[in-house]
Amino acid sequence: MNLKQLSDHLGLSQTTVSRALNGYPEVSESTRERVQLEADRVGYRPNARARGLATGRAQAIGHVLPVSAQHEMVNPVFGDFIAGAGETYLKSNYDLQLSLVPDGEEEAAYRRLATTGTVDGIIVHGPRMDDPRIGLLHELGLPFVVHGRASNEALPYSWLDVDNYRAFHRATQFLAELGHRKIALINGLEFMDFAHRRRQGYLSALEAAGITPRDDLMSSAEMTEVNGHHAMRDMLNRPDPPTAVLTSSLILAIGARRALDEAGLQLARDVSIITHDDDLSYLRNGQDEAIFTATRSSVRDAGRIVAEMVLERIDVPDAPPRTVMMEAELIIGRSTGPCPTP
Amino acid sequence: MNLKQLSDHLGLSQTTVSRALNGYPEVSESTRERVQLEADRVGYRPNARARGLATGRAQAIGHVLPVSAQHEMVNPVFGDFIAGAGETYLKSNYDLQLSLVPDGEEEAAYRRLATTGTVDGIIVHGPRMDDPRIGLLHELGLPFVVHGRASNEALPYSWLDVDNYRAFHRATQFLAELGHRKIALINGLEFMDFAHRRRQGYLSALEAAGITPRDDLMSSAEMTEVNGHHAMRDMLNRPDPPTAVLTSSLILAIGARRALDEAGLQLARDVSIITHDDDLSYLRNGQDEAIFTATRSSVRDAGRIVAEMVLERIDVPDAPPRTVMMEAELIIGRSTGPCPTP
DNA sequence: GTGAAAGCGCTAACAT
DNA sequence: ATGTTAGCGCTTTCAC
Repeated sequence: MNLKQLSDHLGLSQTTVSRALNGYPEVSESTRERVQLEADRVGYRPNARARGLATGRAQAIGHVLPVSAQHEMVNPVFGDFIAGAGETYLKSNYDLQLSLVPDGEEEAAYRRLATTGTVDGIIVHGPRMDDPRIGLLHELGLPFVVHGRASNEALPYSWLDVDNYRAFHRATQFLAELGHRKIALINGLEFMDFAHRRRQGYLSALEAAGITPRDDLMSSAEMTEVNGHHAMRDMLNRPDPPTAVLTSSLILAIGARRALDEAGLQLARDVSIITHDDDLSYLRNGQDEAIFTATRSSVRDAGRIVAEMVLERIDVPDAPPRTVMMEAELIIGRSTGPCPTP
Repeated sequence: MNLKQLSDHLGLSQTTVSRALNGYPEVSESTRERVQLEADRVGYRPNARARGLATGRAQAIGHVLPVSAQHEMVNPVFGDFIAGAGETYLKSNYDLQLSLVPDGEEEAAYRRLATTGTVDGIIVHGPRMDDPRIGLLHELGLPFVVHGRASNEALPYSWLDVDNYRAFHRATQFLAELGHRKIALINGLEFMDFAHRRRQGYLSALEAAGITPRDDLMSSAEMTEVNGHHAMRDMLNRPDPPTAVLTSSLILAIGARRALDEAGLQLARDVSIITHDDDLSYLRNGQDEAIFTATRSSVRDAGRIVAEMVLERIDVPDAPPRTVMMEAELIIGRSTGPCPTP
């Protein structure tokens, strides 16, 4: 059933029906009601492409993920984030288009998005420290918001980020205050902006605590279970192993834990690891020196906010960029077991 | 730059340019070349909405995820799956639309997808045992493929699934053969089809081994870290704790491990847990009784295949349904440590 | 081999 | 308050 059929059926013009359905004021209440009722009855839905062609809007937002290095997608965080964004889109009647862009084809992909007009705005995921995408998007004139930041980008742009620097600074500081001097960092790829910032936070806290950073206690690799395992195992096998560890993701932590298991070490008393869940009660039993970053619901909030931000930018294309910094939660359960002699 | 401008520029009609660009045979080689070259030079891209309106095709596939119970999205597996699907779409020039559908609004959402015409086909995620969506999609006449199955659905339909029954049967059997009699199952929500099948596999293996299933060794809940922790902790606190455990996802396993850590138990010698990674070398060191289900690359393959399946169904709408069963990998490293006396 | 013209289903400017 | 008409940018008959 299309608009023509519906309007013929009602004995009205397409225009009137369209106006009635889209809430234009010049339609009489009685006809609007009649139209709405009939539309509901027959289950009429305007064709999105036709409407888009007429209005020049796609009513869709593109989420663009770099995909060869899987650091982003695999991250459980992505699921929560996208769920939050989806909520916003649902409310605003936008569709969510997911673009998986292989490394190296980025520029082409963005240009394509801009010119084919399948989306009205874009969310940039997984920004690197040096990220050419932001300049490109500026040039293309497509409204966009970045989830994260690109440290070396001078142009102003809208972003939402977690304060990675501060989170890792505080986490490291906490471990240092517990007496640890050999604190390891198992990080993601450090050309990724978030990972870089985390490292900076870690380093600055070490420095503040008068601890000299050791290369053999820092690892940087794609965030997979295997890499977490390798990194942890290698560190434990070297002369002067760490007494505490920070990992940069749940997935790395899983691998790291396995290595600890194999070495006969127990998390509760020997290391600290970052986790990610909403209900923290199970961390508060005093057994863990657990460090916590982003709760699932906060990630979801982030998704929701970012989505709202693009929609705003679409409405007001030349509004000044907005930036949102989210604070990571840092929840700590003190160890009841003996703290390993640092 | 649109078609009209481009053709004016070339001194040709829109028709000819369109034909040249779309590979129609009646265009002379020389003009085709000239057109193509110029199109590339100015970066011409046809407007997707206009083309869609003219052809009646959206060139997009919808992936529909139920979203109130997060079992699907949060699963790291989803990332790999969607990456695989994305690969296929990229090759075939399709877009990927993600629909996050809140529980309860499913029917409306599917009807909307079918009538607004934003997608040409659909991938159904997270099927439940009784899933009304399949009947609905049949009725709507929209090509679709299910990732997973709906056990209680009588109608034929295309699906791709992992053999969950077999995987858990074999895993349980293996543990039983090691001498375990108290094998726990920490499962997802069992109205979800995959979880139900896993439980059936577990139960059948117990029966075959002459082990009476115990309710207190079976848990079923949303797949979150907290739930994994609770389930494991509760089991360990009860009179007759398990000597081996099967968990239904990485996330549950993380929580379960934490509970084990807290109880001073070590994975390597006390339990077995399902994991998920591509590089299994680190499991083969003889320390783990690890049970492994889906490698990341196999999940990616699954995504790729499912995407191909919808595209096929779009091309040949009344082809008989195709079904693909994937075998879960089962990789086991024998424990070198003492096997706990069951 | 190329072009003119109709039309995909809708919205919006312009009547009335 | 309702209708007429002209597009949106493309593909696709149909004519030449």
